[in-house]
Amino acid sequence: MNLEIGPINKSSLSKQVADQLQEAILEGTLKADDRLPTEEELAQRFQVSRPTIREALKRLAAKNLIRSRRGPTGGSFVNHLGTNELSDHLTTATTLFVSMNDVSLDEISSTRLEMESYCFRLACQHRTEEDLKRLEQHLIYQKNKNISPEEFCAADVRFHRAIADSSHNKMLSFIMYTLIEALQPVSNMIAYRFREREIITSQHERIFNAISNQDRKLACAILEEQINYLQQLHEEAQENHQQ
Amino acid sequence: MNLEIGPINKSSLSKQVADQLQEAILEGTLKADDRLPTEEELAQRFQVSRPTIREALKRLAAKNLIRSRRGPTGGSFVNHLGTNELSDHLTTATTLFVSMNDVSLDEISSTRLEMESYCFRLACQHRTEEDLKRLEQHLIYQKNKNISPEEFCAADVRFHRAIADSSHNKMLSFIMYTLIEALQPVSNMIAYRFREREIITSQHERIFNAISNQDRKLACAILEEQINYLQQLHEEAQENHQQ
DNA sequence: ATAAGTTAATTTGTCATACAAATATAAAAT
DNA sequence: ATTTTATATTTGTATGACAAATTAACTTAT
Repeated sequence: MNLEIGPINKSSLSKQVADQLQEAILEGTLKADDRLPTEEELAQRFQVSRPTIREALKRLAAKNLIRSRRGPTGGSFVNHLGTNELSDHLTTATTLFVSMNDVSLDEISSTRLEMESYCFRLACQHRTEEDLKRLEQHLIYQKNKNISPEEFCAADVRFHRAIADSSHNKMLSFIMYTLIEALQPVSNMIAYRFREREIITSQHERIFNAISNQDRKLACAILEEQINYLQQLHEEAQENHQQ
Repeated sequence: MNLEIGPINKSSLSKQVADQLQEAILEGTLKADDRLPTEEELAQRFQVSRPTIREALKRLAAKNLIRSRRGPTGGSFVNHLGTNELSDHLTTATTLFVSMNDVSLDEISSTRLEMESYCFRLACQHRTEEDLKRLEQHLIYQKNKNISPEEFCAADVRFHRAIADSSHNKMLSFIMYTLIEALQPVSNMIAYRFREREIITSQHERIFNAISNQDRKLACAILEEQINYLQQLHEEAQENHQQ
């Protein structure tokens, strides 16, 4: 005689608490840098034990929604989520999605080409002097031949991110950050050889000049060249690997 | 005399454990549907207490990386992360990003227009008979005038998602899922009036026909019409609100 | 009086233990 | 043979205690 009425709370208490707190953050009841009640207070309010509250808080911490500090002025605080704070979070999600769903390199690079072209067009229109200055600094750093492969990759990411930011469209920047990351595993393979480094860097230099001169067509053409180049290198690497 | 050598473990134990497990999942050591050791076993292996292990597991659960079940055959299992599983996760991140960084509706809708146009072009090229059948089913459901506003919104999301999937580019689908969600708060305002519902539905019908006939230009034109229409409604609503 | 050091208070982090709830398996009763 | 019952396993929750970090107030020495 299973006559349960109403939607029974099937999920665990820690999840329910986490969801309620998240809702408060999303609604704006809890704003950025606000301090949450102490764990003990939360436990009393929600009528659950402290470990349960802690599990809930860790759920939020995993999503980067809150941070915690010890001590008298410590506690849990609502995070301000900018592009940078969310990027590492999105990176793991994207990486997992790509690996678990057998997303092909072609799918990634064609999507990225389409979107980054849009970025380039906007950047050519709206780039400020500060944008150009930032891009140039990244470029100079990249030319340094003493940096490690890892540093070169990171610099590559930063350069493309800077262009995305130069579009002055925050939504677009946000999306591009994930797409740039998605293609990184491929770029990583390349950064070890110096000759390829030089090619990439020179392409970046030409892109910089094109954006500086607000030449949309040229900028997009070089981008396409670079993405095709990466794809080609990847195919060669795979063939070598199969032998 | 602060001579600590080496990178001290600054983060909490539960975070360290969570990171290690996540790394194992990302690397492929733990594959989808694999079962993790029991909490007690994990506690022994990592030499920490069970509550600490639990906090770590809840961190992973918050990211949708694992699921848990009770009982003899229960435990924690690695999730298979498809587009759907990740989308709700990304949705909260996107929603927060939009609200916390004052992303304008214009930034969102222009980005979405650009990306969804690309979707439409690909969908016109690659749509299969199954794709069309799915789209038609969503359309039929949407025409039903008895569904609640919430259901109408959800149906709207599903329709646009189905088009994204019809592009047969998984990376693009993944990105589009977040973008569609980001514009939902605006659409939600609209679904309450029946006249607007009819306009939206008729636009969807025309989009369906265009994709069915592989008419790229027409499909994209109607999309632009719809997004502009939403933006216009939003502006009107804001003006009314200010009065 | 000022500066340094010390103590106390607050809050998160961790641990140990116990029990409740769910669930599958095997045994027992109908 | 089918249903019921018992039982073992595993996550979920509660309680209590202590450790570690950090700030504020206080004390002491110069």
